[in-house]
Amino acid sequence: MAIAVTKKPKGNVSRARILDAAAALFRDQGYAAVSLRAIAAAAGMQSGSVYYHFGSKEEIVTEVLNLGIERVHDQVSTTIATLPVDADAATLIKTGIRNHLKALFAFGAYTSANVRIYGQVPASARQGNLALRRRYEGLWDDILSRAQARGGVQGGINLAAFRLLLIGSLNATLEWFDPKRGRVEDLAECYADILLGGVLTHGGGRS
Amino acid sequence: MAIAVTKKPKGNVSRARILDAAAALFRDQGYAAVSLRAIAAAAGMQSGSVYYHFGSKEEIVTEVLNLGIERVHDQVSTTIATLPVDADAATLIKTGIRNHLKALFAFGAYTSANVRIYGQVPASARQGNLALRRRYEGLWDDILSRAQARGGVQGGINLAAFRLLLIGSLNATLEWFDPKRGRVEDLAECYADILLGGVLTHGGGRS
DNA sequence: TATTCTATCTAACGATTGTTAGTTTATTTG
DNA sequence: CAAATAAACTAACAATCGTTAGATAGAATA
Repeated sequence: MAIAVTKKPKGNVSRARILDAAAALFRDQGYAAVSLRAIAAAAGMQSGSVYYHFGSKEEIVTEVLNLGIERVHDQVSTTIATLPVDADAATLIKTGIRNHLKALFAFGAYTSANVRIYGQVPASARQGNLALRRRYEGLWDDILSRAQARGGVQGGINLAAFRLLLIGSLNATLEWFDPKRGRVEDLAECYADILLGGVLTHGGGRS
Repeated sequence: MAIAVTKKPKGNVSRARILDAAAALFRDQGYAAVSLRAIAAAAGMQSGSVYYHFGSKEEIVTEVLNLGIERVHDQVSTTIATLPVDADAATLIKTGIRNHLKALFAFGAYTSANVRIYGQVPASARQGNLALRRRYEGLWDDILSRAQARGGVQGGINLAAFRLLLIGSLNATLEWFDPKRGRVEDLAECYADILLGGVLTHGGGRS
């Protein structure tokens, strides 16, 4: 008997080309505006051939959505894991911010597609992506409560709201930041400064 | 001669119904996924009748996009104008945040549609919306530089980046906040606290 | 009352949609 | 070399798309 299945030796290159093409098109035009003929053409084949690799258009978009989240999750989760156990609150949150942004722009087509079309996709595709979304939210909740346990977080802060504010503002950078015109690390530094320290001068603010 | 044109006495009620229906459908399904027949049905008429009020689907979406921004602009601009000339930085920014959020959820269909489908609409519709977008960004730049002039803003803050972070995080609330399950004012208060004061305890943070 | 205008309807157009079936070519396996 | 499998092709389907033209009904105007 064969020891292992060798993991589908080849042919997955076409499958990957289809996903890459679909992600970029979905990001630019939305889900419904992109035809299977357009995806096939961008992947260098005819529309019928796509159905050898995927059962339906919905199956393609589900895979694109999942890859978009998985890659961000892996990047953040991996880099957080390398921090010393006694890392302080600022280091924890800053590392999360930096690596979320890095993943966002490194896998731009998938992550942008996810952020942009999630609300417009057939309900079953949304359903198929939900577990991964919740898992990523859970990762951030862990990071934030660990930061709080280290004692560096203000008392009155609503951690759930902060997580939503944080991820919302980071994902919104996809709409304007161009990684060819500026370093993602600088963007991360700038965003972390604002989110961690606020914009007002301390000890004065309130009227 | 007639003194004034009396501004189209009636019939605009159907036009408004079409826009309301289109805004809600665009928000839920995206631009391309919504057919003119669906818009017409939701407005209580046949698809051909829509063309009495609008020249094309693109003309409808342009109007929806513009209304979405105009209403937020008016709400923020009006309320900022009522503040005393010597209002401090915190009051200025907090008022902007509260009224941006209020408008976002008061005109939910138009504003959500704007945020969600802007990137997927025909280029000419995007073009038709661009001037209003720039105008709203300019309004916020005025608010922020006025706050800075009042002396309440930290030295190292990049105001352009803060404006993008701020509006990005506020618009992202459309994806999760339900105004039936919580007060928009409370959301505004919570977001303003985080954005103005940050999350870390002051005088300690950095390792 | 006769005429014009407003707002709608019906019916159809060519184009495009997601998908399927059957065929062909290239590669791997026996 | 023969058989089997993988990966593509071509061609067509019913449905739906945005849009148009022409007919129709009611209201306003003369």
